[in-house]
Amino acid sequence: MYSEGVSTSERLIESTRELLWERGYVGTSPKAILERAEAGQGSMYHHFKGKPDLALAAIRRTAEELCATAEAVLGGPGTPYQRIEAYLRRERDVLRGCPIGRLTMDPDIIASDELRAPVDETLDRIRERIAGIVEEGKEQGQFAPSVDGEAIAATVLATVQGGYVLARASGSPAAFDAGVRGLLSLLAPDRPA
Amino acid sequence: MYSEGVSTSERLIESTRELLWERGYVGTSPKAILERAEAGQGSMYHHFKGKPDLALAAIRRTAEELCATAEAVLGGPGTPYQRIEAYLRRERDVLRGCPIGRLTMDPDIIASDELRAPVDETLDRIRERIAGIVEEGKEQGQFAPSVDGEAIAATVLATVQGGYVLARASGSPAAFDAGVRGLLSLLAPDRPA
DNA sequence: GTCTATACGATGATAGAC
DNA sequence: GTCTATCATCGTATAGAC
Repeated sequence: MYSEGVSTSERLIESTRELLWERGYVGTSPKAILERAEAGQGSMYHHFKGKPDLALAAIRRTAEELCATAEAVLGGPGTPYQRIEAYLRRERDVLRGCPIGRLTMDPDIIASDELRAPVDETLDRIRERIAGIVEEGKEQGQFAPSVDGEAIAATVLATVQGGYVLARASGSPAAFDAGVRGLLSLLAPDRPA
Repeated sequence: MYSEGVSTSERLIESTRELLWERGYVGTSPKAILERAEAGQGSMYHHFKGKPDLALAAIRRTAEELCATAEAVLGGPGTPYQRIEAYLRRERDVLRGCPIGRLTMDPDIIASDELRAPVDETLDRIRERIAGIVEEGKEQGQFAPSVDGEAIAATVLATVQGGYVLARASGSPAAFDAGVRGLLSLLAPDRPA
């Protein structure tokens, strides 16, 4: 499964990232992690203090990756509307859900300030980034002066996170796409009032 | 904890409903259910075939309750916009999340067509209800003829479901409220283009 | 209908050999 | 660094007494 040269702690983190995405924190056991990482128990407790410590390392990496993915489209070319559209329409594995957002439904994550922190920071940073872009669009006259960047940013992020919920409920990405389409139609600068 | 006169199977279903909301399916054990219901193991396996069977009964009841709560505001008085606003602004225990929507992040729920079905049906029914209201608003000239009722309905539902995610991540209902505010500002019939 | 006893694998972690 | 015991507890279910 794993090629040579990848360190054991690296394999442990990657396996944990996958399992947290698939099954969440409560649904992921050290045993499952070890099997996927092809490692023994000793390795895990040598490199990490336990399940929460390993999960924290995994979540932090996933959080950074998600921020980078978001920045790639939000910091890309185009008008403010186009950059937000690019964020909403970017390729996603919709039925897998958001690897960060899904953790908010995990009771043990929410109960731990340390585990919740990277989740909160990630969503907050993307929200602030979008809010700034909306404000930019207002200055350029693309959005009405009355719109509230912070509020619109929350709506954009919520539509994505909620889109995952609808898609997973129905077993099809269609509902995610519909939600995005609806939001874009409301945001469109040129739409008939 | 429980007053006299409430049947054991009733207590089992109610306890399961609470725990599914708090901890999800994977995070809820029969033992925890029994303790909360003040019942022994025998009772549970007498009334239900096992954990999935009891969970199904609990989910079905929660699904019905949620549909009724939604219908109470969506079928209420007012213009289409006002009814959608009432749905978005209705009182919610935001930090607890949606008792139905949260189940979509549970791997064992998604893996079982039987357990997923009531979740899917609930969200789909509410979505269709909102879509019809949007179409109604178009006929009355409150919404532009170009808007797509199905898409807007998905956006409305996604904003709510995603709002729970943002709120739980930050530990505050503020982000939920911001998302709702942003969406309503985009939907407002009289807003400046 | 409800209880207790029993079962067996899974969970999360420690100890100590190599 | 990694491995294999070993451990106490939990998770899910069955059996049978009352």
